[in-house]
Amino acid sequence: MTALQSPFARKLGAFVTLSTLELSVLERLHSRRRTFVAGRDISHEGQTDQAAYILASGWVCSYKLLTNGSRQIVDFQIPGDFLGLRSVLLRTADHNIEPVTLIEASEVPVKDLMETFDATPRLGAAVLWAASRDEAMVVEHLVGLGRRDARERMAHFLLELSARLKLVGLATADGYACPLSQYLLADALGLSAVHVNRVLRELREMGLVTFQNGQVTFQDFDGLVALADFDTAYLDHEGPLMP
Amino acid sequence: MTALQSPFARKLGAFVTLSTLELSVLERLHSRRRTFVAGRDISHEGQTDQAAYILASGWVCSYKLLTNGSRQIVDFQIPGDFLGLRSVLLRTADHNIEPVTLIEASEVPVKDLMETFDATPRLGAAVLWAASRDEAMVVEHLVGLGRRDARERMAHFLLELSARLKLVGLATADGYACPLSQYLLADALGLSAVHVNRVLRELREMGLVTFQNGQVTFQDFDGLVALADFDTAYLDHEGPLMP
DNA sequence: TGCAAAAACTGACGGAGATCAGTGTGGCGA
DNA sequence: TCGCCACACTGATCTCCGTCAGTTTTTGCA
Repeated sequence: MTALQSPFARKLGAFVTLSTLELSVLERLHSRRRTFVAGRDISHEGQTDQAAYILASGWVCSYKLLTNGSRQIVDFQIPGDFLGLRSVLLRTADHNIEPVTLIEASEVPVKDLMETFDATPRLGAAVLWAASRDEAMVVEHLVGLGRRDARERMAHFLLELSARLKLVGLATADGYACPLSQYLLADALGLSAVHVNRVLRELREMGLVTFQNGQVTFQDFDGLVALADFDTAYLDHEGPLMP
Repeated sequence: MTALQSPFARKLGAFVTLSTLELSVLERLHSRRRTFVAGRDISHEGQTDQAAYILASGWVCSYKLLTNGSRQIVDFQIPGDFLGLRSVLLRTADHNIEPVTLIEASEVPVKDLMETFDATPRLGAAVLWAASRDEAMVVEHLVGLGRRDARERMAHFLLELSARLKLVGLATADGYACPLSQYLLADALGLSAVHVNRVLRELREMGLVTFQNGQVTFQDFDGLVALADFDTAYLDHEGPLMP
């Protein structure tokens, strides 16, 4: 049963029990598999007629550019996450989407999405719920940018990723593989790359985490949680409201 | 026809033409009118069994508190806006909601919301679309916190409010009434109240805007737009995707 | 109408983080 | 296997904004 293996089904399955029918509908959504190379944007701000995608493997970032040349990464998507759902609903993309690594994603045409909502309302509710959870993460990110200092921000970010990756089996209690450069971290955390480097060194010297060679390793998980004021409440809500 | 007068109908009506049936359903959603005094929270992080509300008059803010005592306001709601929709979908509130002024709001029980989705799918789509638009505003706020300096942030904020208030007839080209204290502005913009005061003075001395006695008045709208790098694209999307 | 309390406002000072201007290093395409 | 380019890393300096410690003005209410 490959649907059970897909990170998307795995994520939803952690919150709702899916029937065999629902699993097979999920499977069907995965039929238009496509790959994209790292660095070349999948979609641009202002573009219309966007498709949505479900990410099967690899990492992606969503960002906005300012006219002064700086950019702000809004969030990263990891396997099992939806891509560009808001752009579909608004008919126009309000941000850019760039694969950070080589990725595999399943295109989900609007029509299929609507039909899924119709045919299996429970799956529709699950998708809506997953979207709300993603929005809660954006809100938490916003709070961090507004009211946490650089160290707390970094600590919080690494912990959030850990929680998200665990859900799809891509992280252990010890750590995880992370393909993000310090430039990407800087654009996500609202810092300069120089300062990201210093903060990472600090956390390492404090014996909390190391981030080296694309590998995040927790040295003192609880210490990091305390530093970041990390509370998983915004991540582990109950499952979707079922029709 | 009072439904046409309601800010919510007015907002949706700016993007979709509503049938008489739809207007009357909208009217029905407004039946459980309640008032709340300023300062006493309507809902708290972690609370379950939340109701959603449609704001009829007054201003509200949604915020999160950190354990270090600081707070970050995620967004303000003005008449016509939905309140606590995400909290309903997640079953648990992920933020606090506080009326900034005395407000009137219509409680929308989950059941009614679901029935509306069923009976008038076009209205359901409109609500979903409005929610996506709100999320786009949160994203733009996040970008500002990450990559704009204090002046740009303030300018952008005042302009966004102007655009939103115009839509429900609460602002003119010249300005609008704004009940927000400098402390509230500070918590929204990720600044200290002291610095908010300085920035406001600067903008006034630059001849761009004044914010005095609860009144925002534009002196040089285009200059402010240029300073803020303000692009309304994220606010004026096409109307909802209709079933 | 009078006085607390909240909000607006100000100057002096300090610090977190940006910017500048580099050096080191590992991966990969020619 | 050489050289290039992206990325990691570092010290020195500057600046935006926070904090502190007030004063003044406005508001609400007794």
